[in-house]
Amino acid sequence: MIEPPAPETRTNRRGRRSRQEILDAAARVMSVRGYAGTSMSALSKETGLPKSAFYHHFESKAGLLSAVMEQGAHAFFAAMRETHRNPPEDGTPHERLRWYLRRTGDVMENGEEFLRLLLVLVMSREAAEAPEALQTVISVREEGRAYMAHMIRSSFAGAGEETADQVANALAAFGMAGYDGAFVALQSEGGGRPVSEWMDQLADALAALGEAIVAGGADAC
Amino acid sequence: MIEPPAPETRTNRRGRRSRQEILDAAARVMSVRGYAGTSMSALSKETGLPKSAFYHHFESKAGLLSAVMEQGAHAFFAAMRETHRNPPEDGTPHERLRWYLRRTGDVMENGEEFLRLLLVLVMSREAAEAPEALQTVISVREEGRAYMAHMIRSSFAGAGEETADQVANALAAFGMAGYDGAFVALQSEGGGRPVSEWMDQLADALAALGEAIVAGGADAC
Amino acid sequence: MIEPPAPETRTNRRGRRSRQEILDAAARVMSVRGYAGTSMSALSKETGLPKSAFYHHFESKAGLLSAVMEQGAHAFFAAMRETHRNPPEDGTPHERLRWYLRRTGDVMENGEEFLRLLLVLVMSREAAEAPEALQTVISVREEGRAYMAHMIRSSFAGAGEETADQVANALAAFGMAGYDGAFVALQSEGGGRPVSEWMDQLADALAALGEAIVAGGADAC
Amino acid sequence: MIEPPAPETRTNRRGRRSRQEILDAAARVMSVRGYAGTSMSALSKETGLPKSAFYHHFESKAGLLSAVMEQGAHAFFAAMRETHRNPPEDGTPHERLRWYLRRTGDVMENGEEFLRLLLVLVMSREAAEAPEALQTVISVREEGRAYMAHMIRSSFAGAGEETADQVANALAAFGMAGYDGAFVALQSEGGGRPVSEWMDQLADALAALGEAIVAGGADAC
DNA sequence: AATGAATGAGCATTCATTCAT
DNA sequence: CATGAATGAATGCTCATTCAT
Repeated sequence: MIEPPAPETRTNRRGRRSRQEILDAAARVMSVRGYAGTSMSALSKETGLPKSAFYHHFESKAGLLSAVMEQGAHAFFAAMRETHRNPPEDGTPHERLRWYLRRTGDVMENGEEFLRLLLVLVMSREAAEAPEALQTVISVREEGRAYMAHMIRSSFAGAGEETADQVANALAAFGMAGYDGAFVALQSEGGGRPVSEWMDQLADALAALGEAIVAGGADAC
Repeated sequence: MIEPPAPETRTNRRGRRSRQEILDAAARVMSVRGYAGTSMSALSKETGLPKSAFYHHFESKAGLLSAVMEQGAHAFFAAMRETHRNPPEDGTPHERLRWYLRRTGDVMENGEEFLRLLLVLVMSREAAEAPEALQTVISVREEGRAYMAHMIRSSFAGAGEETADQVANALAAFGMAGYDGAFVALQSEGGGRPVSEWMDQLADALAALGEAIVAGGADAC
Repeated sequence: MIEPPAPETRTNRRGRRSRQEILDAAARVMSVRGYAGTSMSALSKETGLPKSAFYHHFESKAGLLSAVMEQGAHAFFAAMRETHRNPPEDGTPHERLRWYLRRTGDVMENGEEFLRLLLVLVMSREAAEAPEALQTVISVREEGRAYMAHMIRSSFAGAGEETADQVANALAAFGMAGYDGAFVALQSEGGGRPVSEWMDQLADALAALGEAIVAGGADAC
Repeated sequence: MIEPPAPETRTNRRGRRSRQEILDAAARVMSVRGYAGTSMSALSKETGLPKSAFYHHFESKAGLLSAVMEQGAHAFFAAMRETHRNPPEDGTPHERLRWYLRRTGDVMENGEEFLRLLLVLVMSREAAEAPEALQTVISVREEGRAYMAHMIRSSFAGAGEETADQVANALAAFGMAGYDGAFVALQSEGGGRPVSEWMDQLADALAALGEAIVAGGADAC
């Protein structure tokens, strides 16, 4: 005789679901109120789960943050790779950069929650108690820079591998700063301007700076 | 023989001084731990003043934040105007932009505390209880953009007033994003790269984008 | 070998009991020191429970007061109805009033705590933050008056229903004032005089006033 | 040549005036919020005087309460004696009691503030720190009882001095309870019924009880 | 796996009071 | 006589966390 799980069963086997609900709520609330500004009680109210459930699934508040960041990072870069699956195989660097960055802007819009929390953690040390989360932050920044370098390198592939590398190294940090700055502006000034416009302008700038490097050799940093 | 007032006198009658000490400590600590992450007790320990003294000088924690932001904003823009007192009267837009932005970078280094707190407030809503502080944040962003426009306009003055205006309007937001993004990078990756390099690269990008606008008319946004 | 639960076990799982302990302590202390004069810390010391336990069981200090008043009112009127279960079915109004009021006096002695807190809340607005408690106060006064009317009406039942009603309406408020005034005197002058004497005298007065109404029709208010 | 006091002089010589302002504000606020519920800060805001001024004029919060009570008691009994200056020299005890109590009701209406604070102090021990004030409370109750006895004795003077004394002793406490109870009712139920009606009914009751004593000798307590 | 009760440290804020000017 | 600044204890309340069931 089969005992089908009641649709609103109070028993166990909701483990995985609860865990994910908690992670989602934590990402949502912490990205808005910051880590210190988010209390376990608030998350308990938000999810309807008792506070003790949080400690069943996570070691501590800091551990919860770490898990949130890890999952967010994973999703973010997965989305990035996914959206860039079929890059253009020719075209000017400018065109290619536009293609890359436009898509990158789409990912920004979807990963707003994660990026907001990431930047808050970057700026303030309010989560000093969560070293794992801080480690994730550092990795994400690093990987982000690497990804930006990859996009630039690909876009300048036509200029030769060595040159493309040189350009990518020179501009990756600046590209990422443009990305971060655009995100800050979007958070601050709201929808005054669509993301795509920010990304196009960034592509324009990177293209111009890159061409200068290609043309001049080592004259620009 | 003169009896100088003991430098560490425990008297009252030091109203203004206490107030400023509190403001300084609050700016320092809040910029590091965020608003929610900064407790009045922590500030009390930091300053040596009892908690009640804080409520003598400020209405509440939110009121203290507002005062911190106001004073920080005032100092920031004062430093900006001061450092740009004798702008170059000729030279290429590129040279002029470099001059402006280099100095702007110096102000960034001195105003790190203020800018960090500002960005944290921009990103998270953790200070929703301090509407005056949020208002200051908005004003600062606005004024910052206007200042960036002013620098670009001045740099392109040689191309005619109307063109300079057009360039400034088209690039001010991007310039500010570059500034913000560089600040984020500095907070995150630390001193891997001096501010001046960031600012030079930003000047290069703005110059290139600006020249394109001057050359092409309305082809770039 | 049986391990009986230690009678003073420090376990949790005693939700109801803790709640009741808190209510009792609050009733006791608040009735003596007033609402504003009673601190949560004092109640914490009194009960041995940590302050946070209070907020687990009640929303706030005001909510605690409301619960105290509600439970007190419930117990008070239950005791009243209980003590008057078998009223005399004949006798003069004077005799019957004495029977009723004597028993009412007993309830006063047992409900001293509740009545003291009730009167403090009636007199001062010190619990303005607890509107539910104030509502209870109003209900209790109303119900008290109705109960006094019921006692008078029953006592004068021999004079016909209409007359009894008339007498009850005319004297209920005065009867209640006598009850309140006697309680005040007992609080103030202490045991100079037993409650029964106060109640007898009140019965005498109500009987005399009532007879006058019965005799004269509408000549007394 | 007369030096008129400048209407808004900032200098001294406002001592007496400040003191009285403080006393008035304290009586007003404490009678509404209770002693514990009234903070020195609230009184400071209410009067516009700095908190330190309070300690210039009074020793402490408890001392202030004592002064408030003392002044209130003084005024209350002065008003009582004043309003009863020309008592009726003949008439039935009933008529005379009505005359006395009606006027007593007027004093109640004017002394509401004082009586409210008095009763709160009687009921709760929230001012245990102010023994002088508590002493005043006791004295006032005592003097009140004596005054009630005086009114009854005068009203029954026609029955002979000894009998009048007997009646006064037997009824003074009850009379005062009726007075207190009426005051409680007025605070609680508000203006549902004018004071004069309460006082008339009390006079009726006292007259009836008194006549019974006069008639029966020692049969009533 | 899930939960209601408990816990004590810590929170922002207000308290009565003091004191130098 | 008047006052603005200071002070530390206490206020009501929330925090992250634990634990028996």
